[in-house]
Amino acid sequence: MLDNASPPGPPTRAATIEDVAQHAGVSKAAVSKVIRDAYGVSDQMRERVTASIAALDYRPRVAARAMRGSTATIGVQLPQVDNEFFTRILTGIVQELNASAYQLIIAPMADPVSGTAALESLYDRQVDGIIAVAPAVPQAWLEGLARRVPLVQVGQHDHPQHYDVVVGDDDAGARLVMEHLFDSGHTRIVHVTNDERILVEPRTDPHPRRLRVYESMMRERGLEPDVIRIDSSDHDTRHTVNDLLDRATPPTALFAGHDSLALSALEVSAERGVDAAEFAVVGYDDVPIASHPLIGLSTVDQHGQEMGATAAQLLLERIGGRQDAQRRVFSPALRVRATSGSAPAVRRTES
Amino acid sequence: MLDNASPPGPPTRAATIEDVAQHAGVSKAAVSKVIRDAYGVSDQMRERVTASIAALDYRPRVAARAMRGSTATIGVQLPQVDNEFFTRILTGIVQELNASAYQLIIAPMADPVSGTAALESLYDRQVDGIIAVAPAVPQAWLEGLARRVPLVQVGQHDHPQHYDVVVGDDDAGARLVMEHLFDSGHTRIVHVTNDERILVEPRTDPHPRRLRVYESMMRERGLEPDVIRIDSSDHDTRHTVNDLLDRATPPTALFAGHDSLALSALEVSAERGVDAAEFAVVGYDDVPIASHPLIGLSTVDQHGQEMGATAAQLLLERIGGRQDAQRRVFSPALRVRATSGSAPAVRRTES
DNA sequence: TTGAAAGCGCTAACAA
DNA sequence: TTGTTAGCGCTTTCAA
Repeated sequence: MLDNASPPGPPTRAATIEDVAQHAGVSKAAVSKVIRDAYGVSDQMRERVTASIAALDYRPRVAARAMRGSTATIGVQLPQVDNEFFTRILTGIVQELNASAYQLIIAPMADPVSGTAALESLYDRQVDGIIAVAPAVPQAWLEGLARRVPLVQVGQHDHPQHYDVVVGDDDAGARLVMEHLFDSGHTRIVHVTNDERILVEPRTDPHPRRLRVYESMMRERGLEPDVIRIDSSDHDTRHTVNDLLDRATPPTALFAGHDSLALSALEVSAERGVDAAEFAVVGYDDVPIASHPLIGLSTVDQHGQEMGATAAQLLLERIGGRQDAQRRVFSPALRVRATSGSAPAVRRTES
Repeated sequence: MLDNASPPGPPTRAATIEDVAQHAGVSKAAVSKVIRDAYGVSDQMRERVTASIAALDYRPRVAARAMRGSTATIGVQLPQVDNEFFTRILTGIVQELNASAYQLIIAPMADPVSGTAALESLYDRQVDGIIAVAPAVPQAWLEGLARRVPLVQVGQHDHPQHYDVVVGDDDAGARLVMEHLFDSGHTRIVHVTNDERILVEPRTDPHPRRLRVYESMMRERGLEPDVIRIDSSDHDTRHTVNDLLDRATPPTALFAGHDSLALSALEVSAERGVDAAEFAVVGYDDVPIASHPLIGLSTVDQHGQEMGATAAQLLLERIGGRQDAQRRVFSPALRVRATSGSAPAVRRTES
């Protein structure tokens, strides 16, 4: 379809179902049946219509179809397009939906502070279902949306009534990190995390959970928590980590709320020539580059791609009619690499 | 909007403009005027209608609007969501369109071999304009599409009549790389690039261009080109690079068609403990991680984000009525880092 | 198996 | 300033 370049000259009006019907000498209803593969069309009819569709380069308008029923599309709301963890989730969704009859559209959050616009935009387009990835909206608002359209939320610790949730077990993940650092003998451990102001729902966001675990595990051992909040600018992170290492008794380990923060910290320690035994760094998310031998970042694998695929499956079930709210909690896995613990770094030799 | 969770109980039919009109005791036309901010509404009318809209939680359907005119949305077709260069372009588009009245939707390519589905899907949704990022479709097909909807293409060396092009100067970029390697004294230089089978339009694709420059510059100096094609799997790349380094007289430099290939090559050389003086690696794209001190990948900055922003500007102009085809060619810049030439690597100290 | 006709929710002429 | 009305392109009864 759309194969034939339309005739040269002024752009002609795109063909409608009416045009096809006339060209084929049949009714609009007949054409509609053919394009929908509906029951009750003779082979002869199908052939005629198919030929006319090709001849006129006809494509049904989604909008007109939407007026009468489904759009056969699923919408994904994404907080940032340049965040590797989110794109992993998206990859899982894309693959899972590839075989389905649904077309995927993605609405990026324009305003990172409030995600309502992107979700509303999908709703306004009458998508058949929505996957909301780490949506920056209150849970009550999501419930309202979920009452109107099948919805699956990924990445927040909600306990909803009208939508499904796919989320990582952040308590377990943070515990893995802290146990690993304690086992390696660290006591002066700082935690670097997102500034709380950028959180819409601190109660359900993963990062405050990781923080909470960090704090309680430190206190359990009689250690004073040392928390640093970052307002998301890379410069800020580097500055902060430099300050940390400048202290009279600097921390020996850094637990970063996500890999992007961890990578920034590694920039600083690399530039200063501080090694992993002196200053361990552990991240969260296991972005692809973390396993590169030149980086070797210890981190927590959240299985983002599987989370995305699961979200897509749940949404299809929901579109199929399921009503009860399901929760899928993914167990994270610690990946110990060069930036912490025992595994020796693969080093670049002198050049 | 969508603020009030709808009443508990069975999901009620979403409000239409008719419902709002009845609730406010006015005509549908009046409501339409209010929501479009059209001329000729009294303050009193506006207030009544606005109140009813809020009370009923009304949102106009894009589909119904599309039947009469514009959808106020711009569509972006994206080949892969997990490619950092493409997401840079996307970031530029998102930022540029943020202030505009247009909502953005992204259609990811499901099938990397043919990109028609994603573009057709956007067309079928009657978007007001399309940005096609590295579309895997023949140029003639794009021309046909461009006759029907304002279109800007990013990343292919087309010379179109009905759409605009934003592209990097790949000849110049490849030349920068080769001159840099020659200047550093290399002669045994291999070029690793995508398998040609995955290219729809080899004539306009950036990678064959870079390859062509590589070949001709090698020959100009009496050197035999040494080209290796990869079918995009990471395993394949690692295997290939290992073979290269196993040769009796291995190459001293590798020019990778894009950074992802370069990073894979660096994995292998790092694991084998081969340093940059022995085996230089230069990539293309300047993905964010390339500048990390632990990676220090020499590469070519294509200014992806600016390309995206420019594409968005051109599209807005085109939607505004411009007809002539514009081309914007971006001059790339070489970033020399640790993996090639003189800059010493920042190394991780022994741990 | 095929066709006629109603109607989805909205906008834009036009009338009042 | 406000309301009436005629479609936009499709799907879906319901008749033929």
